[in-house]
Amino acid sequence: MFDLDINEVSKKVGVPASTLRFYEEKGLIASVGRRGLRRLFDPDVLERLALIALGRSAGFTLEEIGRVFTREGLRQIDRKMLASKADELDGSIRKLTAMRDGLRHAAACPAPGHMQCPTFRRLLGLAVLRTADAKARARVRAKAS
Amino acid sequence: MFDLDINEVSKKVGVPASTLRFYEEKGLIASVGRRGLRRLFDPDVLERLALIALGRSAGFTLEEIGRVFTREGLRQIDRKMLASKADELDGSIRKLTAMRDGLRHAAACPAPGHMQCPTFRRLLGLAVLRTADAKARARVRAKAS
DNA sequence: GTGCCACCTCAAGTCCACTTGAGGTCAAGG
DNA sequence: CCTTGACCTCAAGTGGACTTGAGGTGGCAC
Repeated sequence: MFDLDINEVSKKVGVPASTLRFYEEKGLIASVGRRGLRRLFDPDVLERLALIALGRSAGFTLEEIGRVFTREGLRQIDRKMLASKADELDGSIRKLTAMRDGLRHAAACPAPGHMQCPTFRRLLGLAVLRTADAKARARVRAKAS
Repeated sequence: MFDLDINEVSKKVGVPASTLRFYEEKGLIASVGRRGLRRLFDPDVLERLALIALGRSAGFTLEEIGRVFTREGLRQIDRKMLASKADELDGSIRKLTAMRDGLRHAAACPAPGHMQCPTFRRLLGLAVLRTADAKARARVRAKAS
């Protein structure tokens, strides 16, 4: 009787119940039974949800997560895919780092127009560069709660 | 007569004309006139589009970009906002770095179940951590062309 | 036993950043 | 002059990840 109902899971992981139902529907998690109507989950689901959060935060779609992540961790089927995802992340990290530095600089720089600032223009160059290659497009969505 | 028509801009920055029209509609860029029906842009728009690309790649919504980025660079009105965006980016960078390391490890690690691997569990810990704080939620979308 | 309320299902709606499609227009080339 | 083709407008559609709403049900407290 150590199973958790949907509300307990929801509270523990900070994910709305509607999302848990949605994930179940998508086959990303599975409930082990019901108490009345109420879904019951094995505590393992917490770890699995952490894995899902991790995958999401790294830019995997739910569909990819379903394909690549198993309850034992990462499926080994496609090492090349894992490696190339890692390479993509390297690109994202570089851009984010540049952007972060640019923002910090902009917050401190007293110059009236950043377009005249060499630091800022270097930053811009980076963006143009990767717009040009257009290979691995990456978007980051970051929002404050 | 050094203005560029929409097609020239589109080719130079690798952004579809439809997107340029969309950006104009949103007030992110402005055309300086027409040749017939055809929009004409000041070459400055290239720099501006680079700035937009940069902002997007750092997780700003178009709406935020409109508010924060001017044609002279970054609006100075809200340094706190810039700094806090930078902090958010720090968080994203940390997670992405963890994920990248995790993926690289997974691609190489011969263990059958990653849940038993300390390296992988450490990675997971990171994800759980930020699920727990739930303050600065960040999503990264990365797709190969 | 009976009422409440949190859960259930299923369909539809929302948000963001675009893209697509239908129907129209105009500068340039033949 | 007339065709052509690239651009135009405006409305609607797309995809991903959920959320919301209407209407239903069952365990638990009283």
